[in-house]
Amino acid sequence: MADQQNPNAVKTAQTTFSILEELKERNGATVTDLTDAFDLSKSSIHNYLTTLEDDGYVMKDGNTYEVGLRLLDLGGHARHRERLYDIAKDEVDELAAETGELANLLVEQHGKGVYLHRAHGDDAVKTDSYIGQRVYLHNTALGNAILAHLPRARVEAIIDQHGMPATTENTISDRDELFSHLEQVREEGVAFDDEARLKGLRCVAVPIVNNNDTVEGAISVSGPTSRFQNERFREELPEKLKSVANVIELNITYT
Amino acid sequence: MADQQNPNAVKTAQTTFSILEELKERNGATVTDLTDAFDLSKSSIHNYLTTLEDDGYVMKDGNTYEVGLRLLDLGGHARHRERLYDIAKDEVDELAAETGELANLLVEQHGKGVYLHRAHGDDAVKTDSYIGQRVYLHNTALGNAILAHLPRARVEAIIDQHGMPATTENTISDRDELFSHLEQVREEGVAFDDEARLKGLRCVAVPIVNNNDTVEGAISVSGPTSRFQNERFREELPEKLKSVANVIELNITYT
DNA sequence: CTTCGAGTTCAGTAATACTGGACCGCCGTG
DNA sequence: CACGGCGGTCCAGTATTACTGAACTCGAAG
Repeated sequence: MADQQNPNAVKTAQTTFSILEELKERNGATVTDLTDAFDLSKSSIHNYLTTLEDDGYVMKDGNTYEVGLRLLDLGGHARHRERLYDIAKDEVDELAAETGELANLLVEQHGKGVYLHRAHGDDAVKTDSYIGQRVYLHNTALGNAILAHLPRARVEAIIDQHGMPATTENTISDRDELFSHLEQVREEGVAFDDEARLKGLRCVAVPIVNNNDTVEGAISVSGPTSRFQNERFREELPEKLKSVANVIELNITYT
Repeated sequence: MADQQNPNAVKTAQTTFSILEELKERNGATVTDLTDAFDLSKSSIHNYLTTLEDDGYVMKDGNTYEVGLRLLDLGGHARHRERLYDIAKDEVDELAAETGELANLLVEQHGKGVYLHRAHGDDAVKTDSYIGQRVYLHNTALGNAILAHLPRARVEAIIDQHGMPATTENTISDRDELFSHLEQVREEGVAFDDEARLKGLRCVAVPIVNNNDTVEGAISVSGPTSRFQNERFREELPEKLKSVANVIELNITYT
């Protein structure tokens, strides 16, 4: 996926976070667990862990290390700027639980989408994307739901800035085609994504619009094409999403 | 404060987090802001920031960098293990707002205290402690409130493991003295801290006890000795804390 | 058009992160 | 009770890489 490595990247910082992410994924791990996962010596992993532990970024429990509470503070700070998170989090969680799929909350920043929250239902697909990840807006249902409710000039500016690279053969990569698609999304109030970003993955998204008629973000449900078919894909899930969005929109207004 | 540096510490990991903490503190900063704050060259800071930005751990907004949303995910994970956080957070925030002081939430882990949450009121003192920080239990009101409600054998074990080093001349450093002090705390239901950990800082704490009579943590209010005097110190704040603790305890039981 | 300030890029050098081996403590087994 | 194995921790040398400083770019202001 064209992951050009910045030659000046501080690799130690990257591995530091790789370790933390791995700890998160495994829900805690021992030194040797991590030596297997990373191509590093036992002692090196150990140095990382003790360093992080001394500063509270990881917690040691017997021989297993876990993500530390100090990250709560940094994360909470980032979150503090995003009021929508507080309002929509529980609803997105519930959406994931009820559908069993992967539910997402995306906001727009500087012309790109940022995942604010993500909840895994029982059958949810695993993806390699992460909270805080920035994605293009033109090639996802979430992004389209947002773009459809931005002024045309703004959308033009975003495309000028970021372009519209194709990631699969279903990606819309023509500007006019995108605009007519967005019009359709605006009319229907729902955006569909048929493997436009990822092969085998379909997605349904609806915008979150406040009472000033400006879009605050979008929520979606995504899952394997096999389970996203016919009425479920075209009617059931869109209806569900619209009702959840409605609840969130009410909470935005009255809090 | 006896900050022995581990000679094998991964310094790059430490500076990485120093930068993030600084970004948090300043609520965003530019490259040059940070060059002044740290003894590093502009290019080096820049390398850190771009590396972190590429991975979503910081966000760039024009020329200022901010703590990124990806940390939300890691922090949220750490928090997930601590149910008390969700339950008590809002109450502690309110406590800080109402008193204007610094309000804290501490839990016990492996014989040490860990700050789960901290809220600054308008007049709150600045301290150098952080969320996730581990502290001794014997020399703070918060710690004493917890210890007072643990079985004596457990307290003995904790002291055996961690000792009871003195940090100011008011620290209790005798075992018998501690136990008689804890008895008093248990009877009164409140722990006071008169500059036992930090010069000039007084603190009032009460335990959070669930319906199994086991202690889940403690909350406190702390501030300068000048403002913590007489009735306010001895009656007003203790009463306030007890009522807040009561609310939290009810929420623990009925959620 | 010029100047200034700030961010970014790059190649060389100094610092430091990684390795492998030794040590230690623990648990289960002979 | 001794032994063996496993995992975590410590340490010194080496190779990687993070840091520097100068040059470049860009935008805003004069």
